[in-house]
Amino acid sequence: MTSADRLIESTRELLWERGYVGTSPRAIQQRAGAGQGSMYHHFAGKPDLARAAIGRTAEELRATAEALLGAPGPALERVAAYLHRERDVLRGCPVGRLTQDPDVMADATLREPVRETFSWLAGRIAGVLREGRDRGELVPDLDPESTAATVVATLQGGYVLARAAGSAELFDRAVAGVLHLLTAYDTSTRREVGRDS
Amino acid sequence: MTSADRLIESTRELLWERGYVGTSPRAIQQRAGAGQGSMYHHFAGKPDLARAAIGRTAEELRATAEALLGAPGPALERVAAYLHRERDVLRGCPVGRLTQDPDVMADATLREPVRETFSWLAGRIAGVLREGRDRGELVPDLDPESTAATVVATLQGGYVLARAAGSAELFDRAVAGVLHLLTAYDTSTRREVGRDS
DNA sequence: GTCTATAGTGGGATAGAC
DNA sequence: GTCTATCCCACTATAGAC
Repeated sequence: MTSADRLIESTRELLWERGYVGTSPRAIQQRAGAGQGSMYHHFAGKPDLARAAIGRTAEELRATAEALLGAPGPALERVAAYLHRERDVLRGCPVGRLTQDPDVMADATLREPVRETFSWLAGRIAGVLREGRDRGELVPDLDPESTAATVVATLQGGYVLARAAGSAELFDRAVAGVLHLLTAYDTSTRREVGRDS
Repeated sequence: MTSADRLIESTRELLWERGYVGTSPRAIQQRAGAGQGSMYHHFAGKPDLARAAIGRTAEELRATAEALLGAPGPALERVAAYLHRERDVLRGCPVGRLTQDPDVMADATLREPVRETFSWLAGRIAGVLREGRDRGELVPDLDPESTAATVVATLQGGYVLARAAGSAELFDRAVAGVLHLLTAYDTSTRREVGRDS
């Protein structure tokens, strides 16, 4: 791995752990095993490095999501697979956490990949749900757009709850909750749901 | 308002806007119109001030939530009222944002009110849902605990999506989505839902 | 490409006068 | 209670040697 690469990787890690404001060039260099001269040779400064790091993280998230959401199979199973894939719950979402960083949000070039990631993700999940609805797997009453927003929000909010509690339990519970709610809209399982009220 | 009070209030604002790491004693003093001497007379330091500020913010959130969730009326309407109450979406949640602050999470006394707030909130909403279920407003199939976790996560995640997009639209959509999903579990509206699949 | 030296600014806090 | 002076260290970057 080249020196520039190591710098980007340590920036990604630190951005995830401590955020933009909490990450110093010094810390980045030390973790990368590179000196200041090296860093400022390859990058114009902290914002430039962050740009590279955030871009890479966003791409990665998107690729992982596409692999699961674009797989064959019933729509709800693909969404469930994406919800269950989530790992390292207590570390939170490396992209979502950036929304809490005022300096990231203030810089249009830093912010854009964050905006784009969630815009794409919500749209992609809405597409999967729409497909499921068109195939008759989901009832026509289900709204793909708002449901997709709820699914993504449940994930992002689940991270918040897990970090607050110091345990992944609430994350798992929130995910289980939204999937359970969805079963009422699944044509293959709804027969079993809430019939005895 | 006393000087100590103004210091706490400006700390609350800055913690909300910039987080713990991004907030300096200097900035707090300037916003409060107080000098360093004043600040260090009333508080032991930045963590001490943050403790006071976070405690106050947590109490406030809890009181507001209790006013809506503890009101009379159908369970789902009370939950909907709480979901719709949310304002200042783009500023995010003053408590939830603290979960992204490594220094807050590392200090047990700073972290505790954050943990406690979400623990209480999820439990309170679960209680409302359980009540609705026991009253026959909601179908027995609905699980109060996991549904409550989903509701709270939708809120917290909605903030993330809204901030990423720079617009409250996705927040509103996520909230609408979860409420729509819930209608299938409402004994007074489920008749109309998804019957024509 | 990478190193070391240097520099200005602000963070976070203490001390002691008033 | 509040003010000013002072302190040390980290942040972020530039300059120029190697």
